[in-house]
Amino acid sequence: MTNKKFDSYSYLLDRTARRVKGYAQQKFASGDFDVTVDQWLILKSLDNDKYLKQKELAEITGKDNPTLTRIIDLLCKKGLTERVTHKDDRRSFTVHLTAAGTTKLTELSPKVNEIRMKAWENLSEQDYEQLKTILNKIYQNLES
Amino acid sequence: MTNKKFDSYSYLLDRTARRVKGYAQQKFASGDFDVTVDQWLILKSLDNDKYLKQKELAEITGKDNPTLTRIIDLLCKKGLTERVTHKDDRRSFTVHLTAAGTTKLTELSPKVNEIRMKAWENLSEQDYEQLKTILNKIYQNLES
DNA sequence: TGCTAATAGTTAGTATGACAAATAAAAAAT
DNA sequence: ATTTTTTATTTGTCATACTAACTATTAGCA
Repeated sequence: MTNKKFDSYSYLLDRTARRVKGYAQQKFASGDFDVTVDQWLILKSLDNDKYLKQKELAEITGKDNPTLTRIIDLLCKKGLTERVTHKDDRRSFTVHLTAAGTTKLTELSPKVNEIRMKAWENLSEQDYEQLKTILNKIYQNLES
Repeated sequence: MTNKKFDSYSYLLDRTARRVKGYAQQKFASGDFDVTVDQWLILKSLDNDKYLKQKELAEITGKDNPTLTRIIDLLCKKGLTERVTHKDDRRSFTVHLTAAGTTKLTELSPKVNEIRMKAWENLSEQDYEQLKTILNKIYQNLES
């Protein structure tokens, strides 16, 4: 297995990930969803797991702390989330959905699922499993 | 094939692409490569195809024009590329490698290949072909 | 206890990415 | 030939990454 062959996977990955995000973002914008794709990811995580610390939220979503800080800033400014000082650790905040955040989530969920499905036309469940497996292996191979 | 099943592919794609890029970027930095991963992509494209117009370079690399302009700005500031006014079209520049750019390319190529291979440990050539096929199908499904 | 190290979060700087608008030049249309 | 449209590039803005530095707080340990 030569080096040459693997020249382009990083390029393919990058451009596909960008297109997937970009496609969703366009739909988000044209549908006046009023959140970005990354903000949506945070909202969904907070729905699964109420009252996460920012640190935990960062791990779950694969964002780093500075990025997360800014996304939370934006979500709070939009009134969709709130920061509450952690009772045991004054360094921490727990973040949770406001009523408006919950409403937004309920409203958008089906629309987002529909948007996400578009990418899988003409692809099988097996393709999905293979993609998942390969991506996870790559991810683990580069574990620091 | 339910919606639920496909919940996470966008997240997986995004985080894997980021890790691949981030891993390479770290190696680039610790090896004092003095270019970013995206800048490297441009250099490599210019090596394959001398004297590309920015527009063409953008298409080949999958960047949009503003992004490309800024990357070229940085590469020119580093002395690795040059802009030359296009002889037939004064709106355009052709971009090409300087001597320093060519040297950089020769120096770094084997190191970059080595870095890129790390992701493929425990993965087969078949995995690579599958990944390529699936990513390309997704890309086409979202074609605007 | 008191010093030191680790941790949570923020801020700042640089690079990238998407999109819109501006500018200048070329091509098309009348 | 002049006007209109298109095209190539640049600039501006906002959001996202990653790094490093900084603050406040907590934890670990002599």
